[in-house]
Amino acid sequence: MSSSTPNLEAVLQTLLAAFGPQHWWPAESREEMIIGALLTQNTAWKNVEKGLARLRRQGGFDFEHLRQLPRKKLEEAIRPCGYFRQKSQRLQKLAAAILNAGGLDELARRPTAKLRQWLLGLYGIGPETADSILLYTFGRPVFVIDAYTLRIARRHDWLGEKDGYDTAQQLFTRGLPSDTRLFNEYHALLVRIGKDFCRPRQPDCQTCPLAGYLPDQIFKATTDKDATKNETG
DNA sequence: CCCCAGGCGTCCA
DNA sequence: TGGACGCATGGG
Repeated sequence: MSSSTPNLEAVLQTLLAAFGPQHWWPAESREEMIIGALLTQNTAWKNVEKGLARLRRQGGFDFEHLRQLPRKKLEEAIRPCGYFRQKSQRLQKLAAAILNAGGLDELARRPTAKLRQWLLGLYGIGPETADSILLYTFGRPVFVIDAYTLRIARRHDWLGEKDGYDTAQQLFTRGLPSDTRLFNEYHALLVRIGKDFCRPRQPDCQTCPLAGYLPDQIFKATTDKDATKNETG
């Protein structure tokens, strides 16, 4: 509820000093990036890579190929990604929708807000997947919010516990210059923090590069002896 | 054995 | 309208 405004520029400099640029380009083609954005829903990227490799062997990422590929073949290819029945259906609907809209080049002519609304209207595309596609495939300056970002922001009291996707996105969008490369880098760096330090169960605030941005009382809570159940401090 | 991973749609009070 | 719940494989 009581959230404090962070200096997000300073946070970025700290992250860059700690980790360096992540150079996070998730795939080699626009098609592969879009498919990856969908496959990674609630799924480790490691498993997504397996699925993408198998899909490449099944004939590649061309949307026309994807649309006409028998459902069972697609399911088999993306099985390692989990939720493969849902995701195969979502992928084929997405491929069909993109083809029907005239392809990626045609879609790229739309302004960001319109494109986002169009993506959100597709089955199985929520805010994170839509924004990932906007950022990585279409190069739009859209800040992607994910589970890591929400967890980090809530624990640092930049957001309240009940704040969700839109509030988090406003926080980062208002606190930073609107720049595609910057948003890409920032997102990657936050993922790094979320994986290595700001873990769900036992956050490692002592050695976390962002420790200096943690409110005192929360830092104390996370360094407590009996710190097995520190969700937020 | 457990928990977790770069969500989303559905259902029900 | 919002809080559970199902979806599913792979790794620590």
